[in-house]
Amino acid sequence: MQGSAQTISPLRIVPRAGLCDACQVRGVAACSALDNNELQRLASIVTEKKYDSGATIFEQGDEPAYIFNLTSGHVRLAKTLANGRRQIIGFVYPGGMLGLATHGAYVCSAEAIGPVKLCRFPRERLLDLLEELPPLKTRLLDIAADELADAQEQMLLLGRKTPLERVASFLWRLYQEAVRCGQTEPSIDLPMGRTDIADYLGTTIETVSRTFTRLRNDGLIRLEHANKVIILDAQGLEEIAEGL
Amino acid sequence: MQGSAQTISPLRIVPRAGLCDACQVRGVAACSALDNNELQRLASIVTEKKYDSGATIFEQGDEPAYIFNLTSGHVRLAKTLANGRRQIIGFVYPGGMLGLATHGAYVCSAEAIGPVKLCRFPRERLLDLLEELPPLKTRLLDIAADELADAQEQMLLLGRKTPLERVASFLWRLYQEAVRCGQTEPSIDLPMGRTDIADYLGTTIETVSRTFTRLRNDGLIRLEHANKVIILDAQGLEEIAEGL
DNA sequence: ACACGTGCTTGATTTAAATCAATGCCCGGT
DNA sequence: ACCGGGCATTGATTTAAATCAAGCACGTGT
Repeated sequence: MQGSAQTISPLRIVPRAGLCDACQVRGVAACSALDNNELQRLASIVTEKKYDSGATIFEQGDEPAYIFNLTSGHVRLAKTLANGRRQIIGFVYPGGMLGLATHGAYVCSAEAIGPVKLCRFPRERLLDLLEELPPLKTRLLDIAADELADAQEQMLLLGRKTPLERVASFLWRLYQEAVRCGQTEPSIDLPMGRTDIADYLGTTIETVSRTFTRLRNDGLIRLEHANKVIILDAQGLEEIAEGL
Repeated sequence: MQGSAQTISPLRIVPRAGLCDACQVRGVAACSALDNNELQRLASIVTEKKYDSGATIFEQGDEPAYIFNLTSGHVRLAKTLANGRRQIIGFVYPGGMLGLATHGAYVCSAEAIGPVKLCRFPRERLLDLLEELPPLKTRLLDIAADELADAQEQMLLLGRKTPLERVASFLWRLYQEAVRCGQTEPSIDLPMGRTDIADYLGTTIETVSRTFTRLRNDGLIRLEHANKVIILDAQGLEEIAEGL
């Protein structure tokens, strides 16, 4: 709906704002709430950072010194139990925020799935700036409310859905999101591996794999390869996802 | 830490503000961010509502016309799947907010556990008022970030903890919260039934019951009766909860 | 082109928790 | 004081998914 490029003036007066003019995710990110003038203030505290595939952006328990906005690549958010069991809390796509949910410390770790670029904001300075940029605060509140609703949906998935329903829900959600972002082909790219999917869905890699196979055998999906799913029966997938 | 009563002037100039002066949860609720003058503005759009035990305050899917602040009693938030499977998203204690997380509609239902009193704010008017009361918007953002962190902790519980760890985590959390609110006895009151606990922990009533029995037999807790737990070994309980 | 390694799939077995089925206990009503 | 109903506990059985254990396929580097 808002995936198309912004009109960008070729001549830029303020150097730092240039950073944002070229931004691929400006239309979807938190920044979308701001006009050019406000964006310039935000840009004054930002640092662009890059991470290699697999790199840790921040660690569960670290002092939450920064808030991030993902501009390119994918990130997984994970919590780990003493004995090594891991739960993936969410996958972040370009335009998404990292480090919003804290309790005095980051409550989960953030790791790059493939190479990643992000905008890094010193937390305190961003929070201060919020007082001067009410639209940004409103936008962050909206984002937090949305993420909360997503988290609650995931609780339903983890607490009450079967592995089949979990995988179908996962694919259905990614598909819906892709459609919302203007995609027309009925396919889903999976930037993460099977282990990440299993740790996100509260199951095992074997069960995820078997479930993909089952969905394929039942004619609901086709696996172009392990990381590219073609949806053959969207309605069927949705019905499984909703437990019908 | 802030459970003690406010100093209340016996003579009140503004009638509606009186509503808040007597409020039991004023110190912990969202309102705690406001001075008397601001509180008065908030009070101008509030309605006090009471619900009987078991009553539905709002339903999953309803137009989210109101935001609530619980002043007395307990509420459960639940999502239900087509076939009747239910997941409890959270329990709300006095001072907590209802209806913050939405996606165009309430994403879960809210039901009274026992008789309940709450402050009801028309959503749109509250959101408008937020623009004039920046401290309240900041407070709501904080609350949303906290709830998000809690939701992520619950995902870890649902996705990766054993039933024993889930029950221990549940008790441990309630106990920690009670301590934070100034309680000194090592006991927990459970306003909800076993079915609610099971639906919150993603397990069954039988498993919850067996787990309580096991914790009792292992000397970690004592059951004064089904709804009152005495903690005998707080450290042991925490270790189980954390999966150590 | 080949060998290696990583990540995915498939198969066999085990196990923990769900389900099915009584039984027990407490509280409220008569 | 007794009876009835709802909720909690306990026990027996089933079942789905985890675990254990090979294979397979693709991509990388030599």
